[in-house]
Amino acid sequence: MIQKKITLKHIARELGVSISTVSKALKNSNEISRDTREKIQAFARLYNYKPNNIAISLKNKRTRNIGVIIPDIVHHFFTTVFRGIEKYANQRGYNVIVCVSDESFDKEVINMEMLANGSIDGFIMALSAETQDKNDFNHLKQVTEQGIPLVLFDRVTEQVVCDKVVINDEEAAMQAVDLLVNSGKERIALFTTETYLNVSEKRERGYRRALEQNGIPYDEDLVLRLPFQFEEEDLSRPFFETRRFDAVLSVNEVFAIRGMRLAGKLGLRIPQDISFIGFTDGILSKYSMPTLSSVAQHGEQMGEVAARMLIDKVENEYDETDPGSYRTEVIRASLVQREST
Amino acid sequence: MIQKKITLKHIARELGVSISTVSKALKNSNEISRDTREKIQAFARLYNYKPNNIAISLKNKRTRNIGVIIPDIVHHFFTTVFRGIEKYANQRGYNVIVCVSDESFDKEVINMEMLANGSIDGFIMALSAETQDKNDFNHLKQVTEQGIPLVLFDRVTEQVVCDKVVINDEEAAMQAVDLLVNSGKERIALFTTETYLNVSEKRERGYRRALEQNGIPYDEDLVLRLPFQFEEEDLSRPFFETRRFDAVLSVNEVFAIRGMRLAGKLGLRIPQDISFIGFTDGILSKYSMPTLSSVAQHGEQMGEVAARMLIDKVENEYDETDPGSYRTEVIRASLVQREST
DNA sequence: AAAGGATACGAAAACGGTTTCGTGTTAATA
DNA sequence: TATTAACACGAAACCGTTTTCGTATCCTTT
Repeated sequence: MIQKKITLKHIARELGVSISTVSKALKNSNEISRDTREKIQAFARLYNYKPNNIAISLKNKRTRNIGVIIPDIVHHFFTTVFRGIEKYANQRGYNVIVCVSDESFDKEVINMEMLANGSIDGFIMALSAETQDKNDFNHLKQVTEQGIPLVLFDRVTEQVVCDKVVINDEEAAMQAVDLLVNSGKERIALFTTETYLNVSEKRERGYRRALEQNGIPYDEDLVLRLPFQFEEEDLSRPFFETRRFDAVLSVNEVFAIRGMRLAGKLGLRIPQDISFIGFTDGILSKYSMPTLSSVAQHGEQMGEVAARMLIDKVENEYDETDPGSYRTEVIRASLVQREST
Repeated sequence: MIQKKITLKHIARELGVSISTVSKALKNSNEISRDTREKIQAFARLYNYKPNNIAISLKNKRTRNIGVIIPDIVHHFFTTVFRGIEKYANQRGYNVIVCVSDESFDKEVINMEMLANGSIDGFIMALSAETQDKNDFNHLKQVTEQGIPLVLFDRVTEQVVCDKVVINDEEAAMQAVDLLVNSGKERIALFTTETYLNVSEKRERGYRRALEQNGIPYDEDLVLRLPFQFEEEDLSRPFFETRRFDAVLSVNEVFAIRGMRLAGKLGLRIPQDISFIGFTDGILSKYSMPTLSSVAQHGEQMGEVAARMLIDKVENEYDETDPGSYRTEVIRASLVQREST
């Protein structure tokens, strides 16, 4: 026995009153007599009436949905941020629609356009690698021009005027290098991404500045640029065999872990012979052998902040044309020391 | 210069025609003259007209959204499944709303009720631990009784009649045990969850059946039941110190990894002295030292299948009251051998 | 008794579309 | 020339709400 959802109209017909009366009665409006109100409310309860979200959205021009577009979901940092977003949004009565851009510009564009047509009240997103490469942000601009609030996190761009949440990557990288130097390391390698990523660049800048401040000359030969997927034998092994270094700063976790594995195979002791520090303090850092010292990015907090900024914009009036309406929040990363240093 | 979305009404007024004419023209209905059609289409293109999703949803009583409710998002297996769902759904023009139940019964109920009021066309979900514990599935039944399609995956229950996607956990566990036995192991421990989980139970059953088939007596003392978070010193160390065993089957990845760490500390060689096999072939298995042999659950495929089943139900008529309308698909797990065996 | 004010409700518009049906104009046919 | 069919478009209902405004009824008041 299928029991489809009941509507105001049904209740009205059943009880011989008008739809408006039912609507008001259910909101406890005292425009309706106590008697009628109670009768209607009882009936509604009995048949488990719940207002239709879509109809309300149409009426209010507010969906209470927020759109999240991220490059990847099987990725510890992004899921952590997402958890923060979801938790906070839920608290404030919002639901979250997730689209995965898969690091593709086109998918990002398609998904945004799809959602921008009334499905959501605002966007939270991290740019795909391809988008950052192409340097084309028209889809973002279109969205903001339509008055849809947008919050960028982690992978951001200066070319779009909107709220942003970032990490103090540069300082964090500097701290990491300082730590390595202070523990006596002198030749510090950098493992970074081959493709251009906003965050990689900032971390590299921090790496270089810290070297400089510590009076260590920057050596391009000690920088290893890796693709996301790679064969150890082809890429890192030659690097290890032809360079001399006693520490590694990696812009992510995986590169560091793989470096540690290789170092282990090559008979190097960690951290005595070589230290490692990674970015993105995820599962791998905690469970690797040895455990990896890592820059914690506090993704959950980041997601929370992003969601708060977005929902505040959604719910409050602001002057879209005034750049002063937009803020960039900086989440302070912290270095978690483990066995690899 | 904010450029809000334009509607049919605007176009109609601007061009001096009726709304119906505009609607038809944009759908290329040949009820409208070629001239008028082209004029309207040009105008719409110029002002970048896009129909409002909400209005269409209200009219069609179809949102093209599917709701996904999972216990946790910072969890490799679930995100993998989610990726499969998202990919497939996107291909078929659906968006995905995610809610995280956080292993809580109440959140699961609230989220379901929230979404069931018109926000989505169907649900895909894995039960929260608490829900399985309480054995209360009224919220699921309510949803199906309303004619909203539901697909359960991984953490399922027999008490709800709906489509399901599961893994052949029992057989997979048996295979794993067989492998251990065949490599000469004789005392095989089981690391499982303390809380009742459908999947843990199935894996344990497989473990016992395989022991039996191999003529090894089941020994309750070799079963370690752990909470999700635990201190090695308090729980696993005593277990290691008071039992003698030469292999471990773990119902998840983390318990296995932590076991390997401890074994390492205790001076045991892996896999010579002790072998490990885990479930959930995630990041940890691939990057741990040594790498962990693991039962791959093919989450992405699972998600894809779930999404396909759901969308097929959403788009096609079926007899909700006929149990024969519902299927349970089994995804075959496969054992990935690595260094730990 | 007439006027005024509550009280309690309904009609209707609005949100932004889709779709059915009706109708005026023109052109083709008997 | 009268009839009819095709063509091109508009009116209106509908999806399920909310909300404004109008009004019938009754009770007070002078």
